[in-house]
Amino acid sequence: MNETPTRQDEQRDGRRSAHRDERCRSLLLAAYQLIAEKGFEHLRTRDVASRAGVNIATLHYYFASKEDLIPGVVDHLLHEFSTPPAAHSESDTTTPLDQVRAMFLTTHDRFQAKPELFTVLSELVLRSLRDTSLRPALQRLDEGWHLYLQRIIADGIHQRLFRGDLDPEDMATKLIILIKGFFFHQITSPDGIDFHQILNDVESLLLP
Amino acid sequence: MNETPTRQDEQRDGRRSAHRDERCRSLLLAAYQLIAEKGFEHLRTRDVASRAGVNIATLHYYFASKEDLIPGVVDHLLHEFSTPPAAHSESDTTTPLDQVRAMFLTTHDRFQAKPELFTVLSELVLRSLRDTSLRPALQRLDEGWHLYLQRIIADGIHQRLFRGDLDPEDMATKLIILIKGFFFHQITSPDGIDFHQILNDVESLLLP
Amino acid sequence: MNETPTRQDEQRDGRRSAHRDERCRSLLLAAYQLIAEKGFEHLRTRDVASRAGVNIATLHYYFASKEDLIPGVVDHLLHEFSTPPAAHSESDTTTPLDQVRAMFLTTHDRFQAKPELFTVLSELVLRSLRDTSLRPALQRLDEGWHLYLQRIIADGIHQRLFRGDLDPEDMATKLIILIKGFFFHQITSPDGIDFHQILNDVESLLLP
Amino acid sequence: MNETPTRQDEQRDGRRSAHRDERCRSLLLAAYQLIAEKGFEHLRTRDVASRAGVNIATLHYYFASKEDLIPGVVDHLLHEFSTPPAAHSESDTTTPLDQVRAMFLTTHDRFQAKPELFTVLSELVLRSLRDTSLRPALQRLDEGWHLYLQRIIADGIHQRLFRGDLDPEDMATKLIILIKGFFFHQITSPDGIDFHQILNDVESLLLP
DNA sequence: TATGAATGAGTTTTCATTCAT
DNA sequence: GATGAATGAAAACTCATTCAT
Repeated sequence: MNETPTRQDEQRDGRRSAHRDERCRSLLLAAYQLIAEKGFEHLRTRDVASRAGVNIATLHYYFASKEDLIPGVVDHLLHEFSTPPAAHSESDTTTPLDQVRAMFLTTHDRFQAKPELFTVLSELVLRSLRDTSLRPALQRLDEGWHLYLQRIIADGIHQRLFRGDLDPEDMATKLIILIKGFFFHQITSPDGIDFHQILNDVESLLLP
Repeated sequence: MNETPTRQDEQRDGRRSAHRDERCRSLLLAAYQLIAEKGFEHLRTRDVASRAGVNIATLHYYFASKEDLIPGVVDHLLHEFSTPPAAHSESDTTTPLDQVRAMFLTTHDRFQAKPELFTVLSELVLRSLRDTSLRPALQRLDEGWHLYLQRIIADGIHQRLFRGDLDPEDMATKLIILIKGFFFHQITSPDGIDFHQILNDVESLLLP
Repeated sequence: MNETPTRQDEQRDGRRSAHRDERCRSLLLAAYQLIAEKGFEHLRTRDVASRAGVNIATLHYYFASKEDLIPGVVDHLLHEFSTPPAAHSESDTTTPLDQVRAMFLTTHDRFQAKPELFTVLSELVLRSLRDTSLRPALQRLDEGWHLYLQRIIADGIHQRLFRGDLDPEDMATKLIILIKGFFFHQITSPDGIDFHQILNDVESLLLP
Repeated sequence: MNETPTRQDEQRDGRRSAHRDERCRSLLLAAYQLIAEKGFEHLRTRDVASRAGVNIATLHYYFASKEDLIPGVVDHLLHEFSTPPAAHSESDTTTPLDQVRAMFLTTHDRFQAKPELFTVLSELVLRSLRDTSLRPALQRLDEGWHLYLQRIIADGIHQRLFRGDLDPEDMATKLIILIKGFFFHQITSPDGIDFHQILNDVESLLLP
């Protein structure tokens, strides 16, 4: 009869979609954790459902297929990466060099606190070799990171703190490569090197 | 009756084990290729067998289980890495800097020629997070590489071509990290940077 | 307090049951259409509900189970068959032969206009082989049809238009068999024969 | 070593493919029977496998999917129809009228002896409305039947036993329609009419 | 040695049905 | 009345592994 939604309807709809969101989130979180623990190879919908505390059919109520979980997992990962642990303040008061340092240290902290972030990311990167649908999101992640560093480096050059002959774009890429290499190398050879030694080299590359 | 093997027995045994070796190799090669193409996630014993041109039961005649294929695949990978394409001669006549350069370029060539080498290696590295039995082999690979670079760097320092304050061990690790980072970064952002630019930075780190 | 229904109650009840009837009808229509389109084999309650524009739970509010939809579908079908398209007037002014002809042509028209009528009927006939509860309704349909033809034929005999040695009952059955055969044959061999040729034979059987 | 198959190989291959054929046949027979008993609607691979006395995985060893069983079932049906019960001799000594009669009676006998033949055929006919891949086989069945009758009728005309103004093609179609109609009508109204009465009308249509 | 056949134990997915709101 | 959410039971299909030959 009355098709205009009342406030009650809205409230209920809100509660409903909130509930839906929460369920989806808990399922995606479960999937995310299981990928971290066992890899894509051993990811099972059953396990995802039971870790989220729901029936396997409930999983399929929210996600049409196992494959449909993946974009959500990527989103979860991106969201996790976009909300860093409030540490090593990168506030405006610091110098660009401090900001680069802070970025390195923050990343390192995050790796210590949530290593699964890197495990899942690596799984996704490898998967992106075959599943091209993953690439845009992973590239966006790289680009955001790259842009952030690029700006800091440009600032540093502008403030005459960094070498004048640096190309901010290239340098940002090099820093990213260093960090990626460090963490990937950690997996097989965790006793190789200290992160702070890497930082020293970075400084020697940035400073005149 | 006579338990000491005759020459005929030996010959036959030799032929037999040669045949066995060949079968194993072709199965492992098939597994290796399929891991490169589809990842561990989609590796199927049936596919391995059929690519090797044998029945699935034959696979199990040589390898008790799917899991038993993995060490062989690792061996294959290590063997592939130990036989580089004869290019960018790293002969004794060259300087340590040339040798470092040659190593970088050789690695790059190999990546161009056989990208699956890196794909499978990455798969194994990720897998080693859960399957500790993989670690020794992967660490041996790292160590061999590390040792090789370490010696070159020590030579360079000794010859006063490289900076005197370098720690050969640390520097070797840094170079490895750079290379690993470069190739891992390539997967998601292939348009980022040229490999030769990395080499420049390496030189600026090595040279006084 | 007062258990005798007031006029208001009646009105409301009327409105209620009207609404209920409409909901049921739309659900049954949806089921009917889906059976026509996909057969019983692929009939899904979810599809029925969504085609009727209601939630799957609403379907179960009106029909306890999927199976409970079937009698309603049968009713719908019978109702459709009982309200022919006003064409090929079979009014009293015409002769019995014209009436037979009109029946044939009307059926043919209906088949052209609503082929799903025959599809669903065939599905139900086949189903009645296992589900005996369907038989009475389908037999009633046959009987009504049979009775109708029987009367026309008896009239024709009485009016000395048809052969005197005809048994109206048998002849009616034969006509029904002809029509059923024609339409069933159409499914696999639609290019076989023209409906009007059948009519000629019918006439040669009926007329002296 | 020796790739030319020996007699032993051939023998073994023969035995093997014989075994495979038998398994396939028993699975298809089971599917055929279950379709007759429960219809496509309730056909379950589990039931097929267990009736054939094998594991469900064995079914999938021989047939990739449930759907892949259907062509085999159709073949089985066609084969059954092509091997009639040796009765009502339609030998060359008889007249075309006798041959038509024999065909009717043979069909009737077969319906009595193996009603599932008609049930499965009907299921397939209905299914062919949506699954066009079934049509060719069903049309071939019709065509074979049609051709057979057409020849008899042409013979009858030629021998001046049948009416001269008959079109053998049309008449054959009419006979098929009559038979199909009779059996389809039987399902809902088995007490309607005797098959022999149909034969009488057929004769009155054929004879001058 | 090699293989076709077979299978147990899973794996994802489906679906009719129920229930709290 | 109506619905979103949830689920048990079962569906089709998969896969590593075994076994007789």
